[in-house]
Amino acid sequence: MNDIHKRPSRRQGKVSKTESGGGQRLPTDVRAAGILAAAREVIDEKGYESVLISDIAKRAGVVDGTIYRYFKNKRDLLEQVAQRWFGEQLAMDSQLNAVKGTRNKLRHLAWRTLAIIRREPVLARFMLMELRHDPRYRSTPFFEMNKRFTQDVIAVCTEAVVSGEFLSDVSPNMLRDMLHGCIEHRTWAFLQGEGDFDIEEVADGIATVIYRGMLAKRELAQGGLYEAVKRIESVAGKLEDLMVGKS
Amino acid sequence: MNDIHKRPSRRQGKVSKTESGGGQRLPTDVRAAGILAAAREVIDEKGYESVLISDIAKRAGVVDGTIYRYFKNKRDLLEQVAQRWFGEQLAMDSQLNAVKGTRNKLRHLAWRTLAIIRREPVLARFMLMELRHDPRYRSTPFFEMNKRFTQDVIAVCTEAVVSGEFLSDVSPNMLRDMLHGCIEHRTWAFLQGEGDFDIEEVADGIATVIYRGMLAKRELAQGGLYEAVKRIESVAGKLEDLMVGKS
DNA sequence: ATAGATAATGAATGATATTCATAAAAGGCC
DNA sequence: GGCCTTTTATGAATATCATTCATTATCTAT
Repeated sequence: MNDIHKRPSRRQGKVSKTESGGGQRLPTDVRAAGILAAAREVIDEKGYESVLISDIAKRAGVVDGTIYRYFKNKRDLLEQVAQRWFGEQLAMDSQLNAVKGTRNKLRHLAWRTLAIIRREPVLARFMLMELRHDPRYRSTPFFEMNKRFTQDVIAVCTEAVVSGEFLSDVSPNMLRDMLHGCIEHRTWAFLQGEGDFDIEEVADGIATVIYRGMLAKRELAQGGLYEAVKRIESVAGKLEDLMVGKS
Repeated sequence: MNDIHKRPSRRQGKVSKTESGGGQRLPTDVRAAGILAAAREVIDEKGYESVLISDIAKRAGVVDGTIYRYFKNKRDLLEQVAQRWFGEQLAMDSQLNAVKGTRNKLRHLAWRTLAIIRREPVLARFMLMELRHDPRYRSTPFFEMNKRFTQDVIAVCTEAVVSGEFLSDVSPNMLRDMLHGCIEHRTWAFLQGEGDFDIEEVADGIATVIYRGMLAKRELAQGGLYEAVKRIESVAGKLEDLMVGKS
């Protein structure tokens, strides 16, 4: 048991009892899946920030180096974990089509995002606080996934603009950002592990402001409708008085 | 030149030419300021993500270890840099009092945040993407600073609610989150170094939606005013017909 | 000037991610 | 079933940083 099987080195490390290459061999996809599952478990238990490759390797029953045979690097692995995890959440999403009315749709879109955050806070923290910061974020498949998810807001708003229900002076993109930006801001404290939030209240609040803020009808009130009605009501009152007096 | 001045060790490292303790001694506050300035320069040049303690030390003309005499750790140093930097930005802020009208105030509040982001993108990136992620973020002086900054939105909205201009069914806190959340969402791509954004357009869009969405007058339109007017108009038409027929 | 206090030094240490030469297992061929 | 090729797993070695601390140089008060 000398060190001929070790790569050349200047330091003299001690030779381990275990030989190289002696691990159990599994089909590639099974091993990869095992590592992904192990990673997810560890993340879920310890939070993404303190996950070590060695933790994941231990949990998966392999050695650190093996992980690099299946994943480019740590980030790549974590990204794939998040992607699958998020995918599952999207899959269990209720159908937007079933919801009727622009305001209800907006509320639903806010609600479903909040529900995911509440259901999987660790995943949400991971996505919001870590994955996004990758300089390459916008070219990851993960970005596309998320984009498709948030696009629904744009679709609903665009439809409302086309039908004339919404004014067209604020872009649907902006409304999407208001909705999702507000949610993120609002849930930040929760994701840091401090205090809870009320899903219904937040969803309703966001939907309410955006809906009312974009409603075309409302233009009439601003254009003098309010004053007009007051005048008409007063005239009507007098008219009624006249009629009462007549009878 | 033997190694008696080194701490006990098992490895035999080579002894350097420079002796320990031979650096220039400066007043404590001057040195601290120098390190802060150096750190800020390096951050501004390379972005916060790739800043090394050794970079900062080199720039400040000290050795790595010296930094730990003035700052608890790397994060502490970077936090102090951001705090001063952000403080400067707040100081050059225009006065909110000078702006009249709820909607204009909201627009101004959005505008000033966007202006800081545009002016100091590296600082903004640093604040949004890094400092916030500290598990202790909410107990840092930095958090307080930011809170006071965003509080203005709450003040403006609360005032509008009290005066009866705004409805009271959505909390001012939520409106603050919509405003700042939207800004962050909107500027994310910009902060990643991709594409620009139009300050005026974004500020105006946010202010418009929130303002119109909260306007008390508009409630009447939703509460049937619109339909009421339609009815009155139709009645008025018939009345007119009657009168025409009579004459 | 001298002693004591304090600042600055930089090698050592520690924590992790990542690489890679080598051993073991699997698969194909006769 | 033995032999050769290909693939997988290993884990020590390495690289990269942040952080510590024993030691030394400088400063300050007396």
